[in-house]
Amino acid sequence: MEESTILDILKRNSNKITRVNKVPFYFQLKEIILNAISELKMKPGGKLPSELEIMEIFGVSRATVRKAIEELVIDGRLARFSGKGTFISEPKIEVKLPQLLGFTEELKSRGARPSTKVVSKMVGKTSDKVREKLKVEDREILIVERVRYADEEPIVFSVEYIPLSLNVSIDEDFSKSLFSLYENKYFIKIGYAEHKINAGVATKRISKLLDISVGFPVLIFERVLYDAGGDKIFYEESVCRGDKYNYNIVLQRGAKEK
Amino acid sequence: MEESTILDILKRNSNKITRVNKVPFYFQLKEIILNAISELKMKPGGKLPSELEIMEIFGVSRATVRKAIEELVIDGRLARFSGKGTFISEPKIEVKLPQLLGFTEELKSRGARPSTKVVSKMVGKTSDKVREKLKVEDREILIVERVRYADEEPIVFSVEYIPLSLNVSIDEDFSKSLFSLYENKYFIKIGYAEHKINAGVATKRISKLLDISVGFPVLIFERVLYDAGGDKIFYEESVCRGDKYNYNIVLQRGAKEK
DNA sequence: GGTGTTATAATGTTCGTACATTATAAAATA
DNA sequence: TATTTTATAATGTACGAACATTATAACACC
Repeated sequence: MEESTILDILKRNSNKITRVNKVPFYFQLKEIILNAISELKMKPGGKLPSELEIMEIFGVSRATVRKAIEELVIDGRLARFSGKGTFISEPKIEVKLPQLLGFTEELKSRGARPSTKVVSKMVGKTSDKVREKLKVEDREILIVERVRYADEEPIVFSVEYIPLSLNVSIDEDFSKSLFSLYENKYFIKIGYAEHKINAGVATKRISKLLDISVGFPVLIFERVLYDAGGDKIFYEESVCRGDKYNYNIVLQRGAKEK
Repeated sequence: MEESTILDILKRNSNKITRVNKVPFYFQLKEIILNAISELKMKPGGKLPSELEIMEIFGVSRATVRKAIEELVIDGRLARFSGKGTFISEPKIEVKLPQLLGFTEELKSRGARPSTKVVSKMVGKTSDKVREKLKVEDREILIVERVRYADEEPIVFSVEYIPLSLNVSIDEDFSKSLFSLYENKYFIKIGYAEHKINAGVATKRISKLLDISVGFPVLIFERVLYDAGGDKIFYEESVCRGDKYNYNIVLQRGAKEK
């Protein structure tokens, strides 16, 4: 028995566009076309019926058909060619933008059980490096030192430098997620981070905090955090056991700016 | 003297839409609106004249005006609200997708002068690790070892594992860019890479190759390269001097999949 | 001054028409 | 049979009209 064509499937759905749910006609048509493409597993290059054919099948105007198709073109699903027709698009292998996650989120996503111990917290003098990273002139800054554990094992030692102007209280429970604190209590919308990765070896202090030998290889992270508006909101330095933590990223060739 | 409004500027350009260059009316109108917004440095929330006003100024149809505005909406420049009007959009701080660059490209972008010395090249036995990374069953593979220099200084030692099925000749000049070789000679379109970053310390061999002490911290990169169709095309391990090379990435909070 | 109703402003949806442009098929000609 | 011309297919552009929906302004009333 001959396989269905998209024409068959569209005809089968020709009565599905209704005014009942107040969903615009073009939107319903768009969904019908998408479902037909999926049902037939149409491949890139596959050809759609013409605008005229589709308007005849569904009894809608050509403008309505064109709006439905146009949205699928914008979504990257279809491609139109003047004088030729409308085709299924070549799929783009889209790389996901690297996500900015807090330590807690990151470990959970790896299936580990995260926990945090506060080593110290204080209002201290702002070092030149931190001043340069955050581009501030503040003489003092809130400094939080923490060890992060994955399934009870110390793997990261981090230091956060938080500008006093953000009014984050030193009495906060920093064993909890700093990201959550910012977003849920202080309503600071974290936007993005500039993340620098380097290699180092464990110093005496680090070896004690992370339960490794002096000279053991570590990953060193330096992150400047920004809010959604582009203002710097804190700076973070982390030292990660090189054997327990690696960093994964997907890079795209010739990726365009968004 | 009172500052121009966008209405003033649009009126000033009301005769600019012509058939002369065969550029569609909607496209010309789009450009005029964009230029007016730029000239006035209109801020997010700034209001545009209504569709009716714009069609009266330019003597075009409402459909033409709507198409011009719609494209600016799609571009993220404008936002429309039923019953209210059309406004300048809140700007989105877009993070650039991390680029997949070859070593040569990467160093050039950092302002250094890259060069490469081939340490060895051979058809060798495929290790279990490489077999797992590339998901191949090949018993043999092309192995190229190279040292990469920035301004005459060795900073990276890399090993590329190239499947024989790609027919890359062992006689190629691997002191040149492997990316260029793939793309320009073998017409293999590099799509993306999965990149793993870890920390290590220099072994005896590495210390000789990179002119550092044994035990010196290094960044270890493991990259699986894919073509545009999603097939694995080679695997690459690199060791980078931790003092001469760091890795920078921008992470976006709550980034959507593309 | 506050509340409710009506009118207006502005975008959203849908239709129909006509012509322009591009690509391809069919027919005519050499 | 190959080339040129003509016809057809299909999308692109532009217009005008009408009604729907949403938001806000204006007006009437208490």
